[in-house]
Amino acid sequence: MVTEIGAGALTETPAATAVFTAVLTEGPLSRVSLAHRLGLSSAAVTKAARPLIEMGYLQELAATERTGPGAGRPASPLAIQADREFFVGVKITGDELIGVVCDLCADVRVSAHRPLADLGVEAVLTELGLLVDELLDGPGGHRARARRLGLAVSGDVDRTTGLVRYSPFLQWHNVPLRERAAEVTGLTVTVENDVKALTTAEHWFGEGVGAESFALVTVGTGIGCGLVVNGRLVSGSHGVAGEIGHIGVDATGPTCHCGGRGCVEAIAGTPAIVRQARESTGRPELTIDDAVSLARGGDEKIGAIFARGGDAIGLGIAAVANLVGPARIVVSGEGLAAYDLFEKHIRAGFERQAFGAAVECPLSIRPLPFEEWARGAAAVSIQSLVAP
Amino acid sequence: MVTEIGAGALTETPAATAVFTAVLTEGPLSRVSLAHRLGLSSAAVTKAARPLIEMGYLQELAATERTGPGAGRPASPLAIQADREFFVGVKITGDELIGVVCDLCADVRVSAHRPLADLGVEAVLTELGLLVDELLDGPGGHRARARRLGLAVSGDVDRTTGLVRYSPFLQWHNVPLRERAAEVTGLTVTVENDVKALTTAEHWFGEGVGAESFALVTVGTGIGCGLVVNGRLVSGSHGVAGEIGHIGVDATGPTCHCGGRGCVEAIAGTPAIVRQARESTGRPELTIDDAVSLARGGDEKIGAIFARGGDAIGLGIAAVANLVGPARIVVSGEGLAAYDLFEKHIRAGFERQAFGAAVECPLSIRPLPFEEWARGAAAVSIQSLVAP
DNA sequence: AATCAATACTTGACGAAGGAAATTATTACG
DNA sequence: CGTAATAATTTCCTTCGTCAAGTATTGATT
Repeated sequence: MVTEIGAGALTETPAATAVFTAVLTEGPLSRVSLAHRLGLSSAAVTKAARPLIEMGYLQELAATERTGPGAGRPASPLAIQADREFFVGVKITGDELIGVVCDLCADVRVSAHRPLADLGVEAVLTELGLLVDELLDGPGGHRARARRLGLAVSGDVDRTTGLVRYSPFLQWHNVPLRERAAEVTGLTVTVENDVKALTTAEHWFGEGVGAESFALVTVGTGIGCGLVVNGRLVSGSHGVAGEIGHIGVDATGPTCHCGGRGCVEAIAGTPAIVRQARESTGRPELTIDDAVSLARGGDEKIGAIFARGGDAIGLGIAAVANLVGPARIVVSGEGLAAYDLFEKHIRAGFERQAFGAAVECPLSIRPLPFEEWARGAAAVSIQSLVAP
Repeated sequence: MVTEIGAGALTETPAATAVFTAVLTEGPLSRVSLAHRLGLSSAAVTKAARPLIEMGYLQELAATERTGPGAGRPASPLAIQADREFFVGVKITGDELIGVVCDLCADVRVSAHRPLADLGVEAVLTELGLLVDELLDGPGGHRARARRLGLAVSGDVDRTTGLVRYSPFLQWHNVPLRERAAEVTGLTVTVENDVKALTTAEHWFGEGVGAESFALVTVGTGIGCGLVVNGRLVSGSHGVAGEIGHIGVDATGPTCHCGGRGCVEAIAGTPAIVRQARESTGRPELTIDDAVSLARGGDEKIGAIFARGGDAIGLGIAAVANLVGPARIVVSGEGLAAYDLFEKHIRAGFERQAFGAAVECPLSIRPLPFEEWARGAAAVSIQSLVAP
């Protein structure tokens, strides 16, 4: 029997939460291996899993391959029923809304976006409502099994209250976004900072799975960093955390809008790259795309600007590795950013400055599909299902 | 009735552990306030506290002052019985052993030290045995109620196994120090990295009390940092963490023995200060004490060296604040180091580079009594009583 | 084929931790 | 001196998870 969606909390006991989370993040697992992993008895796992299976969130897989040496009853691993429930994720940028519908495994089913002409709260909420309708009523018919929406916003966001304290791109101050978005969409809303949302997605559904500590670095206009330490996202006592972009790596470098000097962002952020490229070429109208083209075309001066930027990013990443020693670090470029121009130099800077065994920290450098931000928001929404 | 020392684990249930830890770190607390703080019912606190009182670890204080508006039964707060058990802490340096006996509140009762002529494992263990005997059989007669010993060693230490993987000053490789020290002393031994031990002491018994995140920076020959994030000490997945000394803060700065450039330690570590002072004065025999004297006497060139060093430290601390956002940061100088020459510049560098609200992170800059390292070791030993 | 060994899972009794509510203790205040 | 207010304790009870026994399903052995 499949319970109706929206019937209260998903898990009742700590054991059930642990079981569901483990299956969600670590893929199909037999009950015994879950018991081992979670420090429970297998009886407890059986009991915790039953209601989740009855509710349709977990399914028993047929035994596919032998696990042990030979004999024994084959395991019937527990897996997530991905299409049991769908989650909407929307990233709010200064230009547009990017939205996706994800299943329980955080796989994207549908995506859409809408330009934002007016950045006022009301206008954005209206567009948000239209986008959510478009997503849920579109192909796939996800509306019936969707009840949660995750929103990702850059800036100072309080996830527990759903309040956007300050968002620089949107020029929002103290917007109770959770309540407002819930009114407009009728869904249960979670609001999170965009970089933290992306980090959560990577921690639960990406390369950070199973890691006690983990870092994600985003390169673009700003240079940000999400940190997971001791198994939990780092928030910062004064609302500041992961500001890798404002680590000072060059005492003789350019001054930054933040008041510091030689900040990574003031060297390697998109505006800084553009500024340097304009100075170098003498063309005041030059764009970041022009700079990328020139560098890819072999322009040495522009190439050097990207090289210096990549090196600065590498130094910032080394600072992260030296300080918190994450199990791995993922570096992602925003949208179509020129990560290929950065990669080599990021690695060089990192390897030069990483201390001792910190160089062993694996670095994944890869482009970031633009809808990945929205997927991050959906991932936070999925997380809110088990950890409200 | 007071149970004999050594009668197994101190706390049986999670609630008892929580209660004891809270009283230990947050001072005397009534049962109701403990219940509130720990999310327990007051009945649970009563039950958890009883065996601890019977064993003599907790005591009930007489009601001293009214808590509420007026009426009501006065609270009888629970407090630690400081002299219920004593803990030996020893810091092993390249020159000497520094030892203390602390009570349950981590207050130092006795201290002593022994020079180390031979840094071989056997020689050090022999001296350790003599030092522990001296400490426990000296004034106070602590032997009868001491059963635990904490050891602090610089370098790569595995606390869970008590193995010293590598210690540069001692030139030790893979020494099973916990077993060996237990044989020699007959005590239950805990081994921890020195900076982590100091951080633990500050987190449980000093300025870090109650903080979910907290950082301690030590300035001396090396520049180290202990981090507490999400309530737990940061260890680093690859064995590296808190290496604030090897954050690169000056791309044009001196190269460091680690291979990096412009490392904080290569600018502000004691050897770096001495090197620069010798170059500046042309006196190759100049010591750190000479440099401090000159700077205090108004030598502008030497003063500038300390200023630059302090500034570099401040930049490193700003990196910590920007990345993990600790609730507060304590900066301590080793031994008699010239923290007064650094302080102003540390603050200046920090305030310049700290991003946004990170400047609000309180910075305590203060000298570090040399026996504080040994107290850190004792604090880890106390911690092992409740979290084995 | 029949049996045994090995492994996965389920079931039901049980224990213990913590909660709810009533009770006792101790104060201030009228 | 009674009443309100707060603290602590006691008693009873719920419930989560374990234990130990039992069932299910396979491969290996005779």
